[in-house]
Amino acid sequence: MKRKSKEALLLAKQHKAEDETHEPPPQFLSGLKCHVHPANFGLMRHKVFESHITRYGGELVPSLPECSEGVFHVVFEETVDEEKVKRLVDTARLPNSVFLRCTWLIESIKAKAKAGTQSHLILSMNSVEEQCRGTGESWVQEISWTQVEETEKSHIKDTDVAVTKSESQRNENPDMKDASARTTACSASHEQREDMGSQKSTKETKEDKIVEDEREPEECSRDEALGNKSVLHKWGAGAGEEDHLESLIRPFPKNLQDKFACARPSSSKPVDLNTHITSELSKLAATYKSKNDTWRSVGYERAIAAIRNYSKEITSREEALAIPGIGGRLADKIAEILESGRLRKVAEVCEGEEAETLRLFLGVWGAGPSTAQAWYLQDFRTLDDLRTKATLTRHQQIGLKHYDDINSRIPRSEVAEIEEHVREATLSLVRGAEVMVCGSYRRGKPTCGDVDVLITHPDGQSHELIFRPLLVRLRESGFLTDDLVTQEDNGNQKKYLGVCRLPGEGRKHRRLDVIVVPYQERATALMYFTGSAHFNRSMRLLATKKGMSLSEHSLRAGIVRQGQEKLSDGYMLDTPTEESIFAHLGLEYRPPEERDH
DNA sequence: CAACAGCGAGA
DNA sequence: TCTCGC
DNA sequence: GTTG
Ligand SMILES: O=c1ccn([C@H]2C[C@H](O)[C@@H](COP(=O)(O)OP(=O)(O)OP(=O)(O)O)O2)c(=O)[nH]1
Ligand SMILES: [Mg+2]
Repeated sequence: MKRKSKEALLLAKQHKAEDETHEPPPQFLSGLKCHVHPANFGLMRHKVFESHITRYGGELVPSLPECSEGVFHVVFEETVDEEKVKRLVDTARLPNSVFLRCTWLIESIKAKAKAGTQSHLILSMNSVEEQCRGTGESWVQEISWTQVEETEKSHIKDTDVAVTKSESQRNENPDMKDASARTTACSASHEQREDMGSQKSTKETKEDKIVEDEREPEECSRDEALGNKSVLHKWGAGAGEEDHLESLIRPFPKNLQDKFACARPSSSKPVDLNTHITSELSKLAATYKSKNDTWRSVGYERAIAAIRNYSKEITSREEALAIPGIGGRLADKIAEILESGRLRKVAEVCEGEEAETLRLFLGVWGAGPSTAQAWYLQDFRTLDDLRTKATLTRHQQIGLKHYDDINSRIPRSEVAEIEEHVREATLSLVRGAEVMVCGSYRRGKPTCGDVDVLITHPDGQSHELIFRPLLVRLRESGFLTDDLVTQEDNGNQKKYLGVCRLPGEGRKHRRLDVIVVPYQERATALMYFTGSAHFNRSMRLLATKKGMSLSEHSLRAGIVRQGQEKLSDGYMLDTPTEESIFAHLGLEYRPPEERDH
């Protein structure tokens, strides 16, 4: 009973807070049955609108009945047109309902009174025939007063809505107190879509400007909340010694350093001795991720990685608890697995239609947890539903088209073939280029999720000549079949994400990532592209803790941070090889196979 | 109670 | 800005 | 989820 919908809770709390400092919200929606259709709404925006329905006295209809004589106000995202509405709901079976753009709600909130529906109407079965035939039901009546506000468009900005949105967005943390959530939101600046109307509030939006009366007294004094922790001076720098690397890293306690995954080899051992545990926890991690519970999922994944690298078989709760990354709650779960062989929690949250559908939808490249949930809310259950009814981005269309291929693993041998294909094309363009496959392939995995190719050139310049011509060539030969991201510019580095297929019969489409990098950045780029993702995050975190910063471009020292933000960029360290990066960070070198965290 | 990596692109 | 991906 |  602990958690449920934290976002909803948050919204409720915010409203409650407002109500304490203001007169109760006008109940101008009372008596109205309202449904917010999830189509094209972001998850958060959808929740925000739903919360407004109840806040202003409306009866929220969480899911629309298929067939009803009832009068429902169905609110759609502003870009949804009549065609789309008809595709999404069987309008003929809801003869008395009104289908409106969400601008109706926005305007109503702004006016603190029910706005006319006319100017926000997308479709109404009745109105098509004769506007005034309704049996004196609410919506029909409104139409008459519609004109009143009709002309008044929305120049409004619903900062109220906007703020709530960003607030909930940042606050994906499980049990975060709303106080801190609001504090965080204070610093958020907004420039929401024009059509997000507003009225009052403005909450935190611009504390520099209109400090709205209705702000919570305590909440937005975010000054102290955003205290300053200068991470740096804790170590070496505190002594104000030279800015040298050595002085920066040496004072770092070794026992602390051991807590970082990147400091230890990943179990290059044949198998995982605690599979029974990790497999169960993995299910939970994936499910939490699909539910947008990011940090809980991250917590699970870290623990899983820790268990994988634990050399012995875990036999007791105590033993588990001693492993860094495993706390009381996970230790309990492990204990349950140890004695019963299973976890009730898994059955509870991982099984069932919702979790399975979300997993299905997450397999669509370009669809993440938010989109998957939004689709589920729209009653989509199959890939065919997505194909025929959903609004798909270009990426998602491609992801759907190649759903099976993209979600199947690639044998090493085929990766090698693809590497050779790309190398050949590259070398035919520029002699002397270096082409290598990184990612899971370089880490020695037996199968790979995609092919990550890194290209550079020792002359330090030719890399610039490679990118476009290579893509053109591979495309002309029919090797590249779909482009996802054709050019991601990251400083001097360029990245391509797409889909390819080797010539010949019976070949699958494969995801291909190519980065072309300047020679000076080859080592950091190689580190990055070799991963694993977990390993990278661990190493980057360690770098941060040492007052440095590691990215695919460079390793920098002398970084000064205040909280998140960097006050000083520091200076770049020389990183000719991967070994040098480990050395700068005070770590023992790990070959790629040992970075598989 | 804040942090949990550090990037760029598409809509 | 939000969402997604590497 | 766990950690400092
Ligand atoms: O969030 C991420 C994802 C990836 N990477 C790096 C590490 C990773 O090894 C490399 C390639 O990414 P990919 O998604 O292909 O991971 P992989 O390690 O190659 O695994 P897979 O077999 O699924 O492709 O990019 C990151 O730094 N952060
Ligand atoms: Mg890969």
